[in-house]
Amino acid sequence: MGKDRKIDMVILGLLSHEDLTGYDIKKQIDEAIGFFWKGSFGSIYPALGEMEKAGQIKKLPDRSSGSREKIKYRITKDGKNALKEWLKEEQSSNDLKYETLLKLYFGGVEKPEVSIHNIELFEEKIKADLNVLKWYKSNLEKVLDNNEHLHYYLTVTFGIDTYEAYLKWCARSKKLLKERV
Amino acid sequence: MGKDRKIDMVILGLLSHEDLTGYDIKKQIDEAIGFFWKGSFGSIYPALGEMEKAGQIKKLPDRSSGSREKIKYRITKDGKNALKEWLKEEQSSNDLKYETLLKLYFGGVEKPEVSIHNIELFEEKIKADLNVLKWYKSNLEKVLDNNEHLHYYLTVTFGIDTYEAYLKWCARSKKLLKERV
DNA sequence: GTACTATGTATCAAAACGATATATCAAATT
DNA sequence: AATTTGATATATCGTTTTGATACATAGTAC
Repeated sequence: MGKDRKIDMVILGLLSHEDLTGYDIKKQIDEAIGFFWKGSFGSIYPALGEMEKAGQIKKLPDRSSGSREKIKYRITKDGKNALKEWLKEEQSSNDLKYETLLKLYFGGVEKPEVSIHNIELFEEKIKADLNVLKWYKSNLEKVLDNNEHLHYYLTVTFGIDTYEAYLKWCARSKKLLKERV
Repeated sequence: MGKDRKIDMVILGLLSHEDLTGYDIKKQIDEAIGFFWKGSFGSIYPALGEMEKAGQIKKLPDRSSGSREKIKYRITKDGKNALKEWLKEEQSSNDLKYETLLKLYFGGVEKPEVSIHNIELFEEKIKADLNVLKWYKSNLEKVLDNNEHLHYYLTVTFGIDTYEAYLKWCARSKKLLKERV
């Protein structure tokens, strides 16, 4: 039991809220948790098949007969238990890969302008994403009395706090690099 | 040429500073850039073999005859060009996977104590790593007049800034969760 | 002397990515 | 009315990466 596949936990977690298709799952990963997690169809669909075989999720009958195929999944008792087990595991790996920082670290082989430009590209992306997160936050604050939304709210504030730290760092770093031009 | 393999750029970047063995490369990834990038032997050794065939790096003669085998690599002109090309690419993907946030997001299916504990585990890890980064920073500040070290310094300050943002978020989040206990 | 840790190269199964194929449906364009 | 575009939906495939393991030598500690 209990392989070490992270995508399984993402799927179980999302299904613990509501029944979803593979496509729905991909959408939720991109839209709701995209700023701290990624996932692709290439891992979602195979996982759905294997998890169904393992009895952690089950297919729901497609009642919209005649139309396009659409497979909704529902979490089972076994699935819920696996999710709760994972939540209580002591170990959590936070895998961060900043290509921006990689380029900055090796930027010494090029002119400072190249590094400055790379920071600016990062900065623009972060500014745009930060606005989205702030909009999420203001919406969530209206319904914060609900216990369920608190968990989402906390991840959103995590995003906002780190993004704001990024932006301060960008400003200071550009300044230091420009002194060397 | 120029496949889209990130490990190639890590290897070229590290070799642009000095000649290294595969083992050295792994060590540098873990120790110097480990807080913003990861890499394993399983990707390093195959990449070294293919990059040598492609002419981006070359083996150096092992002069310590008789002793244990030890293969040092040196970057070639082709390799340096590939590195510079990559530095000038507009696109940079920053892939972040925070299992801690994933558990927090789905934490609603368990008692708040579970989420609080997970945040505390994250907090402890970050505090320890932050101390290391601060020690790096104070050492780097002594040699900051050197252009080469500025790039490393900037990545270290990135780590410090984001880790400090993490810690503030941890404190506020624990407080909000404890109110619900 | 022998156990333990660090150095060093290498491979393999499993996991994840990213691109692509295929097809339906709704909405906007021509 | 016909056509094109974009969103919805499932699925696979080659490539990359991870994480574990295997194997062997060198240096250090007890």
